[in-house]
Amino acid sequence: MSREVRGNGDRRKPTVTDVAREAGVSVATAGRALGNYGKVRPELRERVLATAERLGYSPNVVARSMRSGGTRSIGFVGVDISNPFFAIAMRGVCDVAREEGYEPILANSDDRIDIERTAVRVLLEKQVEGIVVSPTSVSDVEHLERAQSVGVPIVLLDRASAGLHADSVVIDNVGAARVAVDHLLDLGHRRIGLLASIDPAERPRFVLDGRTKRLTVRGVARPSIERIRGYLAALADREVDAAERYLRCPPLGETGPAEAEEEARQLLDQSQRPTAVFAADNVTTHGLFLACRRLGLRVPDDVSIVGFDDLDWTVLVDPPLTVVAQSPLDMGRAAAQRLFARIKGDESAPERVVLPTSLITRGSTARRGRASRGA
Amino acid sequence: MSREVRGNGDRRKPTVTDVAREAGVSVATAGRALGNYGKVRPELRERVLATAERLGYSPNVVARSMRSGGTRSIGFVGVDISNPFFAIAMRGVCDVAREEGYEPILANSDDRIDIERTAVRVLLEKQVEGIVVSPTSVSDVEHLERAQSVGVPIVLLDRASAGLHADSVVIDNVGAARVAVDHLLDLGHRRIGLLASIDPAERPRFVLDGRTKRLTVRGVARPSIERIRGYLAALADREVDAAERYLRCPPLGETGPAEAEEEARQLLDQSQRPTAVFAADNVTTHGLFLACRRLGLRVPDDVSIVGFDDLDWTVLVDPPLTVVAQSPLDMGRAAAQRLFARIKGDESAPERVVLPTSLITRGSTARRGRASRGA
DNA sequence: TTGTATGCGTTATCAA
DNA sequence: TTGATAACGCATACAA
Repeated sequence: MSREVRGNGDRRKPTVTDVAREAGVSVATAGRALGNYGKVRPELRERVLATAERLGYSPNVVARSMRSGGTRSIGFVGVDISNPFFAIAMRGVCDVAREEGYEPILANSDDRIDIERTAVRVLLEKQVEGIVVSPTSVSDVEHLERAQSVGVPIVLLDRASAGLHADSVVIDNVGAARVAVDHLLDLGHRRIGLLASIDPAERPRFVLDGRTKRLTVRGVARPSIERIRGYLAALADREVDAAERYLRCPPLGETGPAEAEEEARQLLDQSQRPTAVFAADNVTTHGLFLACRRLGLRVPDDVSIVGFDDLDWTVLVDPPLTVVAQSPLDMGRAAAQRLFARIKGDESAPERVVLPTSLITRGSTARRGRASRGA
Repeated sequence: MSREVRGNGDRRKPTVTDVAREAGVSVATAGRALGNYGKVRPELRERVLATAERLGYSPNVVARSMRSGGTRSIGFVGVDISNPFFAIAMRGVCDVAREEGYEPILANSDDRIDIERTAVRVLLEKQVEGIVVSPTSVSDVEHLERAQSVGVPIVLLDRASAGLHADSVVIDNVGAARVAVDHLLDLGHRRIGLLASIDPAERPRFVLDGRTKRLTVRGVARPSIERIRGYLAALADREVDAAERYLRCPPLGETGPAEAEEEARQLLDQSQRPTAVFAADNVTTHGLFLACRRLGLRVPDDVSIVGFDDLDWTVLVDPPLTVVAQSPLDMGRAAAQRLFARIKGDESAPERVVLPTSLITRGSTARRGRASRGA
């Protein structure tokens, strides 16, 4: 079949071949002029560029990447882009990617390992050059290893994994929780409640240490569990006994503000009510605040509260919230930076980037008012 | 150079050819077994699949899409993914895309036309099959037309454009603002302020209509301008004169909560203070709330306020905010649905999908207390 | 049912 | 400097 001249009304995108034919040069020359590589006589380049412009030529980077490997795409697998933490982290990833001339492909895992696996598979099939992922599981990481084994670097965001030999960008969750609880202890509080959303699949077990007679937490190194660990450690350091009835861990995933509020209500609605509560993530912080209001508890007079994540609204409420702040933007940026270092060939040992957190003291915490039971 | 057998330690991804050689069949057969097309003897298919599994084969959809057209990628160009509106809309787009077996590539425009143009160009080069975009400009749409002309459908989100022959998913901005202002008028307010972030490039001009002696607004159909129009229309309908000193339009882009707060302060800090204010977007809502507190104004006793967008925090503050609510999730979903209809070949006339908004009445609006000047 | 050969749009290699 | 041609990985037309 003879090659027809492509009509103008054609929806097909013009290719280098089209431009070459139209400009009266070879595909090679057209390619060189358009791709800006090799040598080409200025006047020819002009002619080629002009015809390209006229035809509305736009390079097909899919074809290009087939030849030369790189797709200049990376993957981002977050739990839920509508959650401010991930939205802001994604922004950080986007910014760095753009500086590097890359674009991110987005996938939400909803914290489900099966969805995450599929997402990673699809991203690999799409030939992304690297993936930033907030892994659903810190133990089930085969799919991530598979990516690495085909040369696609992985950077973990927010959640590290001991099992995976990969870079990670995290905060010091134990330390952050410690600082929050220390703050409450410094203010004289002894009955300190804790709220933390926990993945049911990795629900921690609280065990009484035989030797020290102190409550400890068993479980993998998920942020929320680390924060519980920090909470317990802070109490232990001051020889304050932790009580299981002051710990409430609603299941992550099914926990929205409403569920968190109910958990907070149960925590606050007991005889020896805690005089202070630490909410270890932004969903429980939201729920805790609602519960206090619903129960008619005055903050900080009746109960002091420390939240997690310095979202917009923490300064809008009354009183403004004392919170542990992290920077999702910096975390996203750092993760992307590690990723591009790997993409560029960095073969050094996996790095664990620990970003700082800060306790922002505002009106929701105060010295314990009346002297009640010390522990 | 002779073709070496690919070692196991090799980082290169195995291809159909590798699997075929290893399984002792032709590439065509391997391809058929792996791609699940054509006819292939069951036992052979088994063998191929097993070898593929062993080698860790994963199809290269880039190569596949080169042959057979579709990349199964779409583009999403939002203003800023860290803004809750776009984050949630993106979530909607993602969900629909996933149902269709597509993944979205994300780009932020920061409301800058040059960045948007570049983003669209890159997306086209990456051969996306369609683009959802919140256009920075409703007039400068050449780059979007170019996409359409090469067969890549465009769906506009949040902002429609009269100039572009494309589907759009919007809300009735005029109507939404009208309802908000009517609510305030119903409560007896007559001096009603307005706050709206406006793109400086498309700054509206307020003109006194010669015939009706009423203030009107000239400018393109951007959401914020439409909302101003709705505000003015509501006042006009009740024969309440609008005054320019009650309208404040901080420049979008440079306007964070801090700048919005300053604008709100200026609005509220004048002799004949408005007894109510309508903030036409979530940034000015935030700033307005801060300003009231900073000025020591009691809401709703001293000033009633209506915000825009029902973000989480609107029920956490005291008093909870009366707001105009839209659903970014539904808007994202609807936009993606239109896009996939087009991708599947729908050639009907461009559709303008108008999603409902609702006025959620809460504690921040109340009947005007003292009788003061009526207009 | 299986295999061979070719094309998708680029880029790279080599010879002219 | 330019041009003909091969190759990237996959899917298909056609031959066996």
